[in-house]
Amino acid sequence: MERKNFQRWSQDERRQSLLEATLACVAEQGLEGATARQIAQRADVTAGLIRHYFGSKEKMVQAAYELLIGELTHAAKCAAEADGGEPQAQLARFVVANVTPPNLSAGKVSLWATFIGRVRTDPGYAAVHRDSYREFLVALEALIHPVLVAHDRKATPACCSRYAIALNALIDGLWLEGSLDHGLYDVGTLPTIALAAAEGILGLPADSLAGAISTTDNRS
Amino acid sequence: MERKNFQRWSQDERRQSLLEATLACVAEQGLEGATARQIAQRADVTAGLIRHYFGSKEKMVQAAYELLIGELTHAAKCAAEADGGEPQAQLARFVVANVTPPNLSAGKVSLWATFIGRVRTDPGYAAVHRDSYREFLVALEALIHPVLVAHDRKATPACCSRYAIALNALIDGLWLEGSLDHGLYDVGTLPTIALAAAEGILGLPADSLAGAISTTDNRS
DNA sequence: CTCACTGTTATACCGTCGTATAATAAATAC
DNA sequence: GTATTTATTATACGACGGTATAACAGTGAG
Repeated sequence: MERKNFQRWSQDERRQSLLEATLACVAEQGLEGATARQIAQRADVTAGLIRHYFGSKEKMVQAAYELLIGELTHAAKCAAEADGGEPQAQLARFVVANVTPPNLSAGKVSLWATFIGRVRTDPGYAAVHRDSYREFLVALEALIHPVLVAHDRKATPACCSRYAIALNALIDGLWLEGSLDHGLYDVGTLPTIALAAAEGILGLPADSLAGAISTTDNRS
Repeated sequence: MERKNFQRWSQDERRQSLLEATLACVAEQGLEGATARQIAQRADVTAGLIRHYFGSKEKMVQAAYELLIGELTHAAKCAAEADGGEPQAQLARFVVANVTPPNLSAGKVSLWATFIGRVRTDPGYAAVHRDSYREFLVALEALIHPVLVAHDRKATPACCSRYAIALNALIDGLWLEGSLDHGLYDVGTLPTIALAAAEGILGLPADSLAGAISTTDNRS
């Protein structure tokens, strides 16, 4: 029998490749269908490498979850800080980034949901979720505060915290249903809906967020 | 060997019992950990009954998903229609019902997320999700419309639809993070946050929703 | 009380799971 | 070139998955 020809990759490349294959398999077939053999096949290696690089399949899956969450929050934060601009524009870009591709993605929401299902009973997943959620809230509060002061609005920490919780929920919900793309409405309208709702939640005048980034996306 | 003593139940009771056992197992261990043998043990029967009543394990799991979704939407709708009252009170009760027990539940959100993870690639789950989401949106629109007219606000169908999408996202997000109960804030404040945000999204005066149901929950 | 019906149990089967182990070959050092 | 290292493959093993089948027992009809 012919033994397969192979190439030695760097440890980082191999780990990354395996993690991406893991996410791809979990997204398509859930945690139950993502078997060690399938993941290995997708990464074009044999299943033994999983043990070699991660010790066990379970550890690899958890590492893949951390990778996914990191990518999601990183993309949103980058969009906000992209090019400074006024506070309203930064917050608006942050919101919009979460309801447009690449964050708006059926594959990513499938992954996210699958992992969320394990948060309740698996401490490892719970820790990753809590940390990422906190990071998201903190980022939102930091974006909200300057917007409030720019509008001469009360901006106590408690106040910003409540706004961040509500805004995060709005973003999560729109991202979720939009990504699933059930065809009940046009996902292209999500940025408009999201910004209008965000203005309402924060008690800002109409278009104070949408107007701050309308240069690129003029659609009135 | 002693054969187990058993009792013949009605078909409905047996099916219901198996479906509840399925949900319990999936909530605790995910789809991968919820094996036919474990589910059967939890329902205090042997695994063969799954085939007898549902044909296969997969069909039973899907039926359990439908049961869960039905319970969730039914509970929220009942809370709204509980005792008529003015439109603001009905909408407020609907919102609050989704961010308080029994809908606010770590087990239910775990289940919901686990199943959502399969919506993308499994047509059966996708259909159940789309139908339930549409039902939720329609219910919200029906609750929103009379509130808008009561406040002499524009209430076109398109307008109500956008409001419903945003409000649904807010509710989903708060329900989700609140149920996971990561300890980052007190879930007891969720109704207040939810109602204030809902007022903002709909452009209603402050306390127009919260005030409508403050008789039982006076906390100002 | 007896019998037939069928809900339910017990068991066996085959496939696949995760992973441990040994053989192999690609890369590196000299 | 040769030796050495170790990343990678190939294979085997025990456990467990879903489910098909046959035996059993609770239930109601006569």
